[in-house]
Amino acid sequence: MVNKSRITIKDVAKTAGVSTQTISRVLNNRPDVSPQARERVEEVIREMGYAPNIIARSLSSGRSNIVGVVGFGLEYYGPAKVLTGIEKKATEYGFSVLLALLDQFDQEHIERVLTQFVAQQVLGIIWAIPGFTDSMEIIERAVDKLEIPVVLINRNPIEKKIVVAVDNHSGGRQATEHLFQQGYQNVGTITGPLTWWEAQERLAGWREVVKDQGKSNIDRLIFEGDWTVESGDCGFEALFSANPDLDAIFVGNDQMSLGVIQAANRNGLRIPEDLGIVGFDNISEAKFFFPALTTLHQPARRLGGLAVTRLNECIHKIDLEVCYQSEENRISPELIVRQSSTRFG
Amino acid sequence: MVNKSRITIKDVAKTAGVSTQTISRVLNNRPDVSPQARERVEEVIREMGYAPNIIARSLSSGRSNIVGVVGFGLEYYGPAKVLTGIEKKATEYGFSVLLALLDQFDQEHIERVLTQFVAQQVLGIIWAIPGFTDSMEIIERAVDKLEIPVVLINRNPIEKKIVVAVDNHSGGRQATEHLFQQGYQNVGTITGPLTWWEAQERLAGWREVVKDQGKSNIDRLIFEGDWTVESGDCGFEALFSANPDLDAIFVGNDQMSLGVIQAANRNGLRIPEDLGIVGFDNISEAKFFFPALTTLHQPARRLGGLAVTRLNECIHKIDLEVCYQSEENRISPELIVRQSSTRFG
DNA sequence: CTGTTAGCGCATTCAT
DNA sequence: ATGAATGCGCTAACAG
Repeated sequence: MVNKSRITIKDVAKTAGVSTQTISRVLNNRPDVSPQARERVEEVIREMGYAPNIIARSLSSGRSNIVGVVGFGLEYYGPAKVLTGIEKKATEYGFSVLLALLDQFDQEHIERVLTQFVAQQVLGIIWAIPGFTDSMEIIERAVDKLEIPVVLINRNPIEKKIVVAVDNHSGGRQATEHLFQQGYQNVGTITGPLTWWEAQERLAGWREVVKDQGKSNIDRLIFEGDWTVESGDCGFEALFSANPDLDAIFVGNDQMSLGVIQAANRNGLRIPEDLGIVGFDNISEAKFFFPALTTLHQPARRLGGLAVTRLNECIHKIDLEVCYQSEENRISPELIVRQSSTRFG
Repeated sequence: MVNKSRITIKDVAKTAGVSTQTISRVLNNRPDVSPQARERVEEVIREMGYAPNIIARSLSSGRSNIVGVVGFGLEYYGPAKVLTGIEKKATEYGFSVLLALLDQFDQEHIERVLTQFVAQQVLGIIWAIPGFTDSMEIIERAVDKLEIPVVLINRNPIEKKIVVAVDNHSGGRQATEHLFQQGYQNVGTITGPLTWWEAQERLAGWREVVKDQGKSNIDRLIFEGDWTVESGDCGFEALFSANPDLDAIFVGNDQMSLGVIQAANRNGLRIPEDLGIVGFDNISEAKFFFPALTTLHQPARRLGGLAVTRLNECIHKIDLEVCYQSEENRISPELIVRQSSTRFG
């Protein structure tokens, strides 16, 4: 009872000379208040500096205005932008954002954060954590138990749940097709950790196109990195020594691409003449790499916003069909062509 | 009254055959419950999958477990890490994090977000927004009105408020001293936008050291950038053409340093032989720049954690003296020496 | 249009 | 060690 003697609806009612109900009506913009009363109340509210206690409102009305967001890896460009998109759109819809970050995906940690959110009476949850093969099932089970709407971001679809994601498969295809179109013949790939769904999808896109080109024995053209600049560097060395005729690489992200550029330089290869490179992410530096990096732009912010929109629809039970099945839930990344891949530009 | 018929404390009490009080006591780990009763209740709770309604708890007890965090620019490395640090430490203390992002700093937006937080009954607020000269006063006034604890991050001190910040001035000094020690003679600087407090402080540190070296007419050695790679590139061109004898640059962040490296290469300058460079931030790529970048490591995560620690102390009125005046509130960045500045390494 | 009554789920008195 | 009564600040349902 650490009551800061904050002003309550009662105080306002008393000084305004009306009942608390009228105040409540004004606060909630109900139509059934006389203009005079409304005006008077609004004035008193302003004068007293009154702000309604949202906690009490939630308890009373049985619904909060809070959505829970479970995030991961904000140090990375993508996740941070997704979160930004979520927050912006949430504010637009009048939601507050309760944030929890997770970096371990065992059952205990997952359930703790979900339980906490449920206890906080969130309206819905956005699971903004990239899909990992080794935690998929645990998460599916945990999420399945929830009785509130959930939207998941950047993972493979789950039955009866809404998943919004970048179409990484399409991204892989676009990158690889572009390289072949530019006349490169031997297109390798450096992937992210293959425990990541995103990395797998990008690889699958690459694989499809390479096979379409009639190539065989292509596994030697694959190197699994770990998203870091360093692993891009290593990856190039490994691929290049195993495939002396290598002339292009689709790299799983922009940071690794930077490593590839360095390693290529060190090995006396010119980019894009001797080696074509396409990255993924379009981080803000990519434009200024030397040479400027061709890459796939991920509409991360839009993705975050879409997650909130879907959650909102779910909460208000609007267009549920569309909500679950919309093609829009899979957003295609956009190829940004720059110098690193344009041999005949 | 969208009652999802969630299990309440009453249900648990009924099936456990005790009063709601006993349940409440068990939940709050009160000592005055018999071991048998406790065990029984805990079992029932587990069986029923009961989770206490935090909203109701907050209303009843008059205190929430929520802290409000106002953030900015998560796409950037520093702010994202600060937020990560905040979340981690908050979870440690048992706080939930309510997140709001702001990108405009006029009175209306500022007051809206603060009012919202107050209405949500947050225990305290962390203002994790870099200081801008043009919004300092508005913010001070807005924050001053609050009756709950506030901790501000990375701005100049305010009377009667807690500010935790990286010692950017020291960072500027360290970088510049290091360059002179390495034998460079004409050390310029490329700053961030000077509306940023951080940029100003770094510049001031540089200025002090340069003056100590007996240099005069030093304004021509300053270029104001905007944190982007591109502006680092421009900055180098501008400084180099105005100062042909320039042989080192303290650059306000790592991204601009990348631009400088590119521009220097283009102009046929070798790094570090002809040009020494020190950046700021120690982004994860810095180690892999070519050459590897000497830079100041910002303990952003620790900074976020410290903000929460201070807030917690404030909330519980622990060590208030220390809280406000501690030297620790100003965290010194650490110089990471790499190749870009070691001429005689 | 407005006021009255009741209750959201829990913690905090007090009793016992 | 336990239970009964009371109220947190607000909204919902009803009455007028």
